[in-house]
Amino acid sequence: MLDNKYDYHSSEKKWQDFWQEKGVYKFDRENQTKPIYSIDTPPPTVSGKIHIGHIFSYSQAEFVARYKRMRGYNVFYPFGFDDNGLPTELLVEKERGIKAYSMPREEFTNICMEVVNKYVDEFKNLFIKIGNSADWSLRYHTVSPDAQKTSQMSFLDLYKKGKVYYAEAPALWCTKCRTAIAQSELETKEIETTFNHLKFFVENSDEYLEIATTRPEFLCACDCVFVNPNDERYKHLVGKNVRVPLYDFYVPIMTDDKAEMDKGTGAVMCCTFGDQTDTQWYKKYNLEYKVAIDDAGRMTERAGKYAGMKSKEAREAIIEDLKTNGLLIGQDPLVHQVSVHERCGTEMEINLKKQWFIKTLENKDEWRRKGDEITWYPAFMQARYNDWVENLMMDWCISRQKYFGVPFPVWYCKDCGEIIVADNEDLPVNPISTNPKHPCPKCGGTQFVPETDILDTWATSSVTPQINCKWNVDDETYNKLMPMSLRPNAHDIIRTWDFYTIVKSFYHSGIKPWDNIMISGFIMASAGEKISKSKNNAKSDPLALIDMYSADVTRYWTATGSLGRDIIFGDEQFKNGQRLLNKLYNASKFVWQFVEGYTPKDVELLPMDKWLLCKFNAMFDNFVRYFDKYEVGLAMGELEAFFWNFCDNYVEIVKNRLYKPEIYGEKAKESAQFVCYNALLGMLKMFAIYMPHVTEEIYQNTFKDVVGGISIHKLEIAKIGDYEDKEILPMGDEVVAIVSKIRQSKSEAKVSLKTEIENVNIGTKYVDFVKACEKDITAVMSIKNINITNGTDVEIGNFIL
RNA sequence: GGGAGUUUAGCUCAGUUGGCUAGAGCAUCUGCCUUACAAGCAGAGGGUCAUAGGUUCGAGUCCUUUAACUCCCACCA
Repeated sequence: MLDNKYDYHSSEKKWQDFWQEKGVYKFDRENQTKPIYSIDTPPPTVSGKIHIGHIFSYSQAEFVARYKRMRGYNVFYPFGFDDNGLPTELLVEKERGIKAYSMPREEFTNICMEVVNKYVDEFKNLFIKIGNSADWSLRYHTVSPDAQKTSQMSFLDLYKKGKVYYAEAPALWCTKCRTAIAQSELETKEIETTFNHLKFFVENSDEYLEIATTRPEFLCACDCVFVNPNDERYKHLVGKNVRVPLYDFYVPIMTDDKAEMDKGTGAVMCCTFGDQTDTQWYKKYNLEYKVAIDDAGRMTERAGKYAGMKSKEAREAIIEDLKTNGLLIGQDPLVHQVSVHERCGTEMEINLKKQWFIKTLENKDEWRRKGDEITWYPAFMQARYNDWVENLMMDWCISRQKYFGVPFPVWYCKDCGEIIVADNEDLPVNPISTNPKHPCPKCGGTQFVPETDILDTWATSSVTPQINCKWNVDDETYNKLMPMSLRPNAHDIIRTWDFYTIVKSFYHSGIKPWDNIMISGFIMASAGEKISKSKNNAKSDPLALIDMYSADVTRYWTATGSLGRDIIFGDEQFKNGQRLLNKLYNASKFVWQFVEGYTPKDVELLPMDKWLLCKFNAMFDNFVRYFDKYEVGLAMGELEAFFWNFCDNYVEIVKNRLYKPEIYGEKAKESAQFVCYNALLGMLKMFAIYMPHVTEEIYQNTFKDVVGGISIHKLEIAKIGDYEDKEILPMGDEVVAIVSKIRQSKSEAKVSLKTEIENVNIGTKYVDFVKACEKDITAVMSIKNINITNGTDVEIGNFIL
């Protein structure tokens, strides 16, 4: 028996505990018969609060896990947390008001662990509260020893294969975070600045070259000036020297195709490094590296009187001095896009230090091929991946001058500088606290300098398939699980997580990491405005939503819309879910009173009963077809539409048969019972994917005693019998339409629906079918006399008031 | 500058390989306390499917044009 009212507050907690206790969602390692379906769940970055966007994206993947489980798969659904690296450091620094570089490394990492553990618990609790069905025994942390080991093993594998190198090469640098970053960590920001037109006087001449720049603070690092070789304006100057304003040293005028005639004045100063083009010229022409800005974003000694100033202060001071000295021709305001570090919004700089890089530029064709081998849902998202691969400019810089993360398993020989790497069996290793086991193989030296940098957090996140599948730890598991079935994530991390994982998987094993990839959209606060934790504009806290609407309704909301599309958050959509949840409970309660104690047996079905079952099976086909394309929302739409039709039309029509067998006959009741039993059970199982709590509550209090099993989530969704008659579908729909017309007439007459009607003439093209449903129609609409003929109109006689 | 997506009712969105009169929820309006649900039910109004052309017996759906919005990437002299 079901309680009269459903209390989600107590019910949800109860079943969450129950599922954990019974291990309902556990991956069955011993099972040899069920096919495996494995999901490479995104480990959320532990860098603050989980917002509604996470819930949205994670729930969509979670529906797939439940669906596959209920389709007979042995589902491997782990959950991880990305709790190392720069994002975590920034969180800790903010939360504790400390700076990593102001204290010993060990002290800082200890604080990080504390903070991380607190947040990880919060995260986990939230995912449990939303009814996530991950197998928590498969939980991993990117900062854990196991993950560190896999990450370091990955590094060593690439090192041995020559796919990672240590070199002094231009790398992107964040002066706020004081570390190198990768191209994928940039985002663009629109800023207002000025274009400054400067005079570069030609040596031994009164003539000057006009050069436009947005960054005059780089003057001290100027190496040369480029003009286009075809630029007639400057041909006579090529080969001559010009004097750098304010600094009065001379640089040559050179030609290069990359200097575009129609940009600025057509003459451009090359500084090391003002932008990416400068790095190309630096390599091509073997220019001198001149450092204008230091690691913290302040001007170096080279800048002379501006040394120590922040680069922007220096820019202003320099512009003033240029004005004073008559070297500034003019200024144009300019709005342009600049690259900033996505974590802190600081404008990116470029510098030259020794860094570790993974080769990503040399296998572009392979990256594209691997992308083709994976099926993308929705398909158009693959364009973003291809676009990213196409536009890669730099190898992947993986060294970070930070503290809390996976260390490089690397030392350098103090005497000869030789790179010494750890042995696989000694991993994980922290080179700061241990030494290599052997002397330097090159010079025999025994003094070592540890690599103090840590790995980019993505260098570890990109081996989640290897962590999950026990790469180099348990070959049997690895071979069984790889490639994984599904990678789900939102579209913002295609260029990082997806791309890097494909790179790693290819270098390690030559294979694609997954068969399918499912890309979800974003929740927008309003058009064009992301809900983001860092910007702190989340209007809706997931916990508050769960409290106000229940986890099931919140989950329902995440299933609306179609895959890959951004949606705008609005709580009015939650009302739909509330309505559905309510209806599901009430309908179950109602239907159950007629099937309690009933055991399904073969019956001769009445026409509307057969229609309903055929309708269910047709819906089931659509449901599966959508779900197999990961369209979880569209699948639910099919189910939901069927359910409302079941309640509003079918149940209304057969109600009388169920209530009054003495009038309509025992056989008519049994026919309806058979349908109610099977359709309700069938729907509950399918709804269990979306609303696991209320469906479990219903199941445990109704069908469980008949069907068995410890939980509804252990059952499989299925069709009902072999009711596949497509011909009957429009016939039953016709009956519904006829009933609807009669309802309409009552509504227009403003009388109660139970008002009796003297006489109704029905014209239909399905005379036989409708005649066979005569009793159902007269019963539900309280009709005294009915006349069914071939035709199209429905004539409604007098109401008996 | 390159690429992708979107444009359907007042609002938020469905609409599959082209196929009866283009759907749902919310909102509005009109009724109904009907032995599950008034947090409910039954109805009604509301759409030139962004635009202009084309293919077709037939186009919201396919092709081309234009426009607007969003996103990704590049440029950042």
